[in-house]
Amino acid sequence: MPQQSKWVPETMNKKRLTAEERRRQIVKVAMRLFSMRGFKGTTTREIAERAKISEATIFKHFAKKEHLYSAIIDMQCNDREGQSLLIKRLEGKDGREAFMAIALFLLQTHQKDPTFMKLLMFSALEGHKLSDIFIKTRGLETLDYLAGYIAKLMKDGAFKKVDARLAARAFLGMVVHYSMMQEIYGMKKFLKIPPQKTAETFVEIFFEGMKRRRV
Amino acid sequence: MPQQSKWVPETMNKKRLTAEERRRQIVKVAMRLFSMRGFKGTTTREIAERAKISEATIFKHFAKKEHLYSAIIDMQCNDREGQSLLIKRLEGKDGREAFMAIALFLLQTHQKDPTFMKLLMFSALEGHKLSDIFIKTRGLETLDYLAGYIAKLMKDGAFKKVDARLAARAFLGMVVHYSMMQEIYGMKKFLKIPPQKTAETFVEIFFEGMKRRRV
DNA sequence: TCATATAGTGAGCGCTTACTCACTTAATGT
DNA sequence: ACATTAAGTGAGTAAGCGCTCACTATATGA
Repeated sequence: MPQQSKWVPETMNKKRLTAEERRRQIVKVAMRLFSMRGFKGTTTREIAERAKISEATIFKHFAKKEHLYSAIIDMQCNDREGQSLLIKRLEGKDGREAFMAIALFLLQTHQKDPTFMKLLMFSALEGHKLSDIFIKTRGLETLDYLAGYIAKLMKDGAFKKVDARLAARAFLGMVVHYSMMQEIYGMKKFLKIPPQKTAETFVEIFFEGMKRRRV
Repeated sequence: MPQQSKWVPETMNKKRLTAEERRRQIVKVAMRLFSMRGFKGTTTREIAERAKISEATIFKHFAKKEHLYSAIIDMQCNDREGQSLLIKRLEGKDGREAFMAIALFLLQTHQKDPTFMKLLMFSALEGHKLSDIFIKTRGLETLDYLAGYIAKLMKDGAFKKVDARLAARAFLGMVVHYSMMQEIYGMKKFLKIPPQKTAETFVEIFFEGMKRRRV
């Protein structure tokens, strides 16, 4: 019998994590639970249980339960991963293809893991800063990016002239509200359609609806 | 000095309400609070305070806090007002006008009082029956109505052929997600557009996007 | 007028919550 | 090998929670 544990990286057999590692682990667990039950609905006991540590340890790393929220904000707003993933998908694409890429990315991301979407909703409803900060940074950023792209298509004469930000919200609204209904309101029990087809339909409606036509 | 109180209807000077009246009042107060802080975030003490009664009175009328939720479901699902209001608005309208009426109705309702929208969101996130029941009854009902209307326009050759339910969700998604962003995520601080213009833009995009065109 | 029925309450109970603290235990540099 | 540092904990505490109960106050009909 080979001594497998010898080959596992040293950080893995340690019985204690560094403060940094533990903080990350706790935040990850808290995020899942907050997204399932909300801030008020989640107890520090439960976080401790799921993280397999004592409650006291949580308070060693985060003086107040509230601070877990701030930590989540930092993690999500400073982590450029999600944003760059979307932008990478858009490279070399334009027109219909670009909108398809956005729709598919959002639909697939939400379907694969609705954690953050739920967390954002809870946070907005509970009046926490997370949603506020996230919306003000990443939300408006994405919206402006899309609105800018739409404005460009208007200038080129491909799109008719309407409020570009409103158009951007129309498109995102179709996609995001669809995800919400499926994943949070339990609509997927009544209507299951592959993301590809959903995206195609939404893009068809939006793109054709925005197209400029000679009079 | 005229004795005003003499002229007020008898039910108004009573120091005690009938069980029925009190129940309705408590449910109304609970609804507001649940929509502000969620079920877990609302205490029976606070409900009592706002209703200006003792906590014990609440439990006289509703044996468990949970039962307040059921009472809200009954009130909202059996009250045919909201639905008929929308349908009344649709009478005698067709095509673009019908979609305008729907969009305007939703936008204005949500703006005037987002209580129920918030309540539904909390309920869905907290896994309560309210959203489930409401979605299964009124939600699917409205969706089917709209999908049916869209299907008719397809048959007439006015609309191109796509999944009618998906198209219905695209339209509702634009409108409802816009309301959510404005009223719950605090977007109205950044983008204020009169409901009329918003509705016009959304209907323009959707209607033109769905229009069948000769090849 | 007054018995009866019903609306409403003050005090408090058992339990759970966020949070504390004196303490133990594992990792680390010399 | 061992002193030092930093990670982790058991056993609490005060405050707040949903909920109960013995009780009072008011409306109503004969």
